[in-house]
Formats: sequence, C-alpha cells, structure tokens
Amino acid sequence: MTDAQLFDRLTDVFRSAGFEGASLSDLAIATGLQKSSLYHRFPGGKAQMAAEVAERLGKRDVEQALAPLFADGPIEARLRRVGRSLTAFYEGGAKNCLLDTMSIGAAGPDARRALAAAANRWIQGFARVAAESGADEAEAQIRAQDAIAAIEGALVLARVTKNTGPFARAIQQLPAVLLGTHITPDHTAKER
Amino acid sequence: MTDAQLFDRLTDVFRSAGFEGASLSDLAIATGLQKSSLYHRFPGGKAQMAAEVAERLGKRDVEQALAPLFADGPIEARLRRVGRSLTAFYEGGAKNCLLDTMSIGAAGPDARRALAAAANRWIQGFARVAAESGADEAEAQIRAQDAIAAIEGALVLARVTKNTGPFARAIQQLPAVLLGTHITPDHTAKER
DNA sequence: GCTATTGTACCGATCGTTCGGTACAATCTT
DNA sequence: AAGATTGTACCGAACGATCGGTACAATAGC
Repeated sequence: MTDAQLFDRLTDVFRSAGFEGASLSDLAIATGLQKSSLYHRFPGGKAQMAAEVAERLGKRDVEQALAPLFADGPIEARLRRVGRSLTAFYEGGAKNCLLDTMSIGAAGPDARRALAAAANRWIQGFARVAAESGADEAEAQIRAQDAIAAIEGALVLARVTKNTGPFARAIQQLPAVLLGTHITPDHTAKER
Repeated sequence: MTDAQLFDRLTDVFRSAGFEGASLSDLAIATGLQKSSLYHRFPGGKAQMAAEVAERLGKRDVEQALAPLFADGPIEARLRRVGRSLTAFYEGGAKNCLLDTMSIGAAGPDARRALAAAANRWIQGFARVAAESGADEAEAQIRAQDAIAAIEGALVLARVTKNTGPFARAIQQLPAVLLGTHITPDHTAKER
C-alpha cells in the first residue's frame, strides 16, 4: 500500500462521511489496514489522519486542480480547463467537498487549520487570475470567494436534492464570474 | 418545555454538529430532558428526531423565512426583507444550515427525504418570485437554485474560513440573481 | 386512583485507542 | 561473510468510554 493510495482511501471516507461519520473501522476497511496499523502511520490517531488528509487537499489537490490556471493560453481557455478538472475532482457534483464535510462537528484544531489553509489557497489561486484580468485586489478576492461559494453551495444542493444541475452551471459560469463578465446568462438556451 | 423550545434546542445541536456528531447525550443536555423523556416523545429515537427537525425546517422555517415574498409591495423590497430574515436565521453567516450538516453521513432515509423536501420548498418559493418577475419556468428554477447555492456555499466558506463576507454578498445579491438583473456588481463600491 | 411523564439503572455494540508481538529487510559488529 | 541488532510495517486482541436504546420503578398532575 503506497502512501498515495492510503491517502486516497482515507480521503474518500472522510469526504463522504465527514469527520465524525468516519469511524476507524470504516477507515481500516477502506484502506485494507488494521486499526493498529493505521496508528502506526498516524500516532496522533484519527485527528492526525484528518489533519494530514486536509493538508494534502491544500498542498496537492488544490495545486493540481488549479494547475491549468498558470499555464499558457487565453484566460478563458485556462478557466475552462480548470472547470473540467474540478468537474473530474467532484465527479460532476456527485462527490462532496472535504472543506464542507470535514469542517462540521468535532474535527480537531489541526484539521480545521489545514482546511482553512486549503480554502485560502484556492481563493488566492482564483483571485490571482481575476486580478490578472484587470480586477483590483479587493475585487479579485471577492470574485474568487463568490466563485468558490457557488461551487460549494452547488455541491450541497446536489447532495440534498440529487440534482447536479447547479454544479454544472457553477462550473460553466466560472470564467465569467472570475473575469467579471457575468451578465445574466441565458441558462435555458445553453441547456438545449 | 414547550414543543417549540424542544425543537429549537434539537435543531441547534443538529445544525452545529450534524447528525452523527449529535449524540443523545448532547441532545439530552441541550433540551434538559433525560434520554427516556426524549424516547417518550420520539419513539423512533435519534433518526426520528432528525426527521422531525428536518420536517419542521421545511414546513415552518422555510415558510417563515420566505413569508415576505408573498406580501405586498415591490418585488425588490420583498426580496430585501427575505434577505434580512435569512440573515437573522443564519446569524449573519455564523450558523450552519441544516440542509448542509444533516445531509452528511448516516442520517436516516426519513430525514433525507425531509431535507430534500425542505430544499425543494425553498427552491419553489424563490422560483415563484423569479417567475413573477418575468422569467419562464425553467429559468426561474435555475435562478432559484443558483441563489440558494450561493447562500449555502457562502455558509460553508464562512464555517471554514471564519469570513462571513461571502454570505453578506450572497444576501445582498439575492434580488438581482432572482430577478435576472445580475450584472457584474461593483462589490468594492458597495463595501465602502 | 389512574395516566402521563420522568429518573435510574442497565443493555449490547461500537467508539477511538493501546499493547504485545510477528515478519522481514536494513544496518551494524566482528 | 556471518551473526547480532535495529527499524519498519503490520496484525490480533484487548482496553475503557461512550454510543443508541430499553426496562421499570418513582413521581407527577388530574
């Protein structure tokens, strides 16, 4: 069991069940390791697992998802590529976001810090491209936050109502929101 | 202990801890009742408590929050009033949404159904006013979903980053989103 | 006195955690 | 090179605590 696989499995459990919903038995089954083996790799127990999973979210997953932002090409094309990588990451809106599920309840302070750091990294990545497109710093922050809120909220709605439409639209509107060209979109036309 | 108070306390625990994070001890302490008393009122146990709390969310809280929608006056004024009632309900973005926290993990099927029903009621309320303003039915549904997603996502962001700014903006932009007059808003100007 | 409600004591199951121990490859000693 | 030692990864079995839930006697209000 490589580290990458191990973290992938742990992440899956945490993101679908939340911190309190993810029992050590669940985590053990998902990873194929015994509980005691998990304690060998994470002496700090479940809290450390959650914290390290959240850290990886901020340091690896966010970076990977936002990678297209800092490549070459026109801004719109880069943002559309980010939209595709986010769609893959969330499986079209069917999967939860760790920022959401792991921030509820009794997650430890380390995990909370790591989650906040991950969110801020995401915000800063989006803000950078918004600023690149001409927005001043404050406006760039706002556009970035609102774009992420639209995605997170769409994921909540998808989980509750089993409708991934809002998520698809949030991704589709991502370039417009960040670039500030967000006029009322004619959704109906786009969907047919 | 009146029924209203009882439900208020239960709701508080569920919405801040989620379904799995809310233990019977927590619920007993929050309500001031013993477990046996809780089981007297909810023979179905925790699952029934969650289901009835979610039901009340859909049948009472949503109705109450959206009440200004169907009063007299210009649409914009009514939507601003809804914004104020939502701000009160979420305490400016500092409190979680039951739709979010209770839909994670092992909440029972009754609770899930009730949550979905509550979300749909909220959507239909918003869609009705969007349709009233001239949008066709499909467009009204979309605007309603996106407006709610913006709010839910802002609540997630607030919980993770301790920044309620996105929530305030989601409420402020609510009329424009529903009425379809959502041109790129100059946030910075509004904030100063 | 009768019924509705509460308090006390408990249940089995599972929670997160710890411990003793095994397998085995890497490192050191001579 | 051979044997002893260390380090790493993992496992099975248990720990005390708490989980959600139940049985029943005490109490309350009518």
